[in-house]
Amino acid sequence: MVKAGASLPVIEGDLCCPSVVESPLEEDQAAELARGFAALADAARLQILSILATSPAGEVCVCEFVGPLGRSQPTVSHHLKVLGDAGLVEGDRRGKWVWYRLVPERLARLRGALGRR
Amino acid sequence: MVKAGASLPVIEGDLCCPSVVESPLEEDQAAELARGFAALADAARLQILSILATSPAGEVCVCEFVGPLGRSQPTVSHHLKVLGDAGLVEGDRRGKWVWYRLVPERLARLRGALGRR
DNA sequence: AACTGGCATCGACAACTGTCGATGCGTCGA
DNA sequence: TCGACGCATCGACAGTTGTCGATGCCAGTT
Repeated sequence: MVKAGASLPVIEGDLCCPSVVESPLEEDQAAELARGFAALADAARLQILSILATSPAGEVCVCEFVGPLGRSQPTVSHHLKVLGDAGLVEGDRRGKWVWYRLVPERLARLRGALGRR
Repeated sequence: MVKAGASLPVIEGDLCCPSVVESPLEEDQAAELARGFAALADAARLQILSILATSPAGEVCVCEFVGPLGRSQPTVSHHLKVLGDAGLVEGDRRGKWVWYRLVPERLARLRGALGRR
């Protein structure tokens, strides 16, 4: 069980948060988590997440990343896709621009896998 | 030692816990964190951490990993080295065996980078 | 001193990943 | 309708990573 307290680590959904530190991981759960952490294993992507997390509006246009990251637009687009496939961000088109925002539950899920509290 | 005091998040040392969600990450901090998450971006390594974390003794002999991981001994040794270089585990020789244990502060640090609470 | 067993290192190889220029696709403004 | 612009996709390439067999090193054992 999850050590659930008064409150709530019910992050959401399906299999509730396999954790590295609570019980031995099965191969599949490990692989699933590994895919999540792989999305975090790149400086450019961490900067993207950081920019998103600290953006007052909560969302950022793609063109806003290119400068700060010091990488080409295709490369930025690639990283956004990786983050999107990992479920860490999502974006939608609005006019000619595409705005991205965090999916905090997914981040919380990975954090939870490293132990509660 | 760690985990000591009344409470908390003073994980330790140098630059106190750059976080993805608190302020925009600099390139170097991002690279440093990325190296940490890269160590977690592999199913075999997550299983190693999991086995260590759930081991009653708190430490596990190398030969104990080979079976559960379903990988060759050199491969296991490689993963242990990666985890060791990342500061997530440490091991010492005791007779003909080498025992590994977690470095929980390091894990907490990475967790902290994904947000507090 | 020789043998055995546990672990690390080496060398090789296939698979994956980050990066960029070129190009394609949608959307807006003239 | 045409051109400009923002973003995604493609193709290519170099660098990194996971894996294993072979080998080397060290510590007990005989």
